Amino acid sequence: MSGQIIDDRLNNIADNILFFFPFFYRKILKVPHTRPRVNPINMQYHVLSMLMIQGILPTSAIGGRLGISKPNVTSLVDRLIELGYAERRPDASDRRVINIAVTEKGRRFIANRKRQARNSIKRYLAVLQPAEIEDLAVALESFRKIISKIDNGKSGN
Amino acid sequence: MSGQIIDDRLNNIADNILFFFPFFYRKILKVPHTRPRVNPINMQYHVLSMLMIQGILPTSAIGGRLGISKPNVTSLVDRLIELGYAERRPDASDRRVINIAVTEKGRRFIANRKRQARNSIKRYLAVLQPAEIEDLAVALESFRKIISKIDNGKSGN
DNA sequence: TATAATTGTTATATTTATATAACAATTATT
DNA sequence: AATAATTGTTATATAAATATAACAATTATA
Repeated sequence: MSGQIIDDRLNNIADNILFFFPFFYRKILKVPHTRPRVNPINMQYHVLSMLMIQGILPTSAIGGRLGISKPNVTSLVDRLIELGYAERRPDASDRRVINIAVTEKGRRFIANRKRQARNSIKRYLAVLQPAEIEDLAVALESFRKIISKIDNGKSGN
Repeated sequence: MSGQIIDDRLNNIADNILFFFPFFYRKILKVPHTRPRVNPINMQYHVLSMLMIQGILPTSAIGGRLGISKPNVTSLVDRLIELGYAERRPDASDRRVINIAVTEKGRRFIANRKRQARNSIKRYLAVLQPAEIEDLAVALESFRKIISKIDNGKSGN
């Protein structure tokens, strides 16, 4: 493949990602916004799910990956701790560092939320034919494989 | 395909969507949060990009699709209008209804933001081999086709 | 060892996102 | 025509997201 063709393909991929991104943003992960709050919202949720994927992480690494300031991380983590979903664990080798870990309660919460989101997605897919479901499954599988590779290659930013 | 197999596939699809969703959340669409802010942030941006896709929409339809309250829509739209990206147009046939439309300036803004996001995506994909790029392009194309079908089938919620 | 850099928190401030309640204007229903 | 429902805004309040500045504790470097 020539460089030009590759670039066309990259543009095509980028456009497709951008196309379906808004589609999923709220439709699937939306959670009722009640008062008083009983669920972590948006950024709090992202911090939590990142911790689920990456395991325990120092405060600064969380900020680095999400591209937010340190005080912002502190406050997000504070709220997760209030909810009982995360905890601080001072690092043994570097005493400046505080690691953040998901608690068992946090794990249960995420598992539960995932179940809900899964059902929400399934409801949306209800209109599809079996052949389309098969195509979609294959497409997403290869998408995931490739994205995983990128994510392993260069995790921080 | 039996019902059980289809259900397995649906679960598989849902898991894959959930897997890569957080990956893109901030990495790609992130925009620096400056003060004073000159860009619409998050929800404001979602309202704007929804208007770009759907065209002109009544206030209540925006709230319905995003699942947010009417006063919330009013305030989001207010800010988009302040930025010059949207405008209110009273409906001719029903005088209770106010339609919201993207302005030319808003269209330019979205186009520009899209260009940036596209470049950001391309940077992330830089580690891929040509064959992987091809696979990804194909996968996303079929993904998009199927998702479009769903979105046409039942748009509101 | 003295100085510099890193890590995370506090204090403070601002904007964004969000809801409920109350309301006016308009349209639909009985 | 009277009543009910719909649409959108105002008023009000609160939580969430975010940053900068200042700081203390610790580790790295010169």
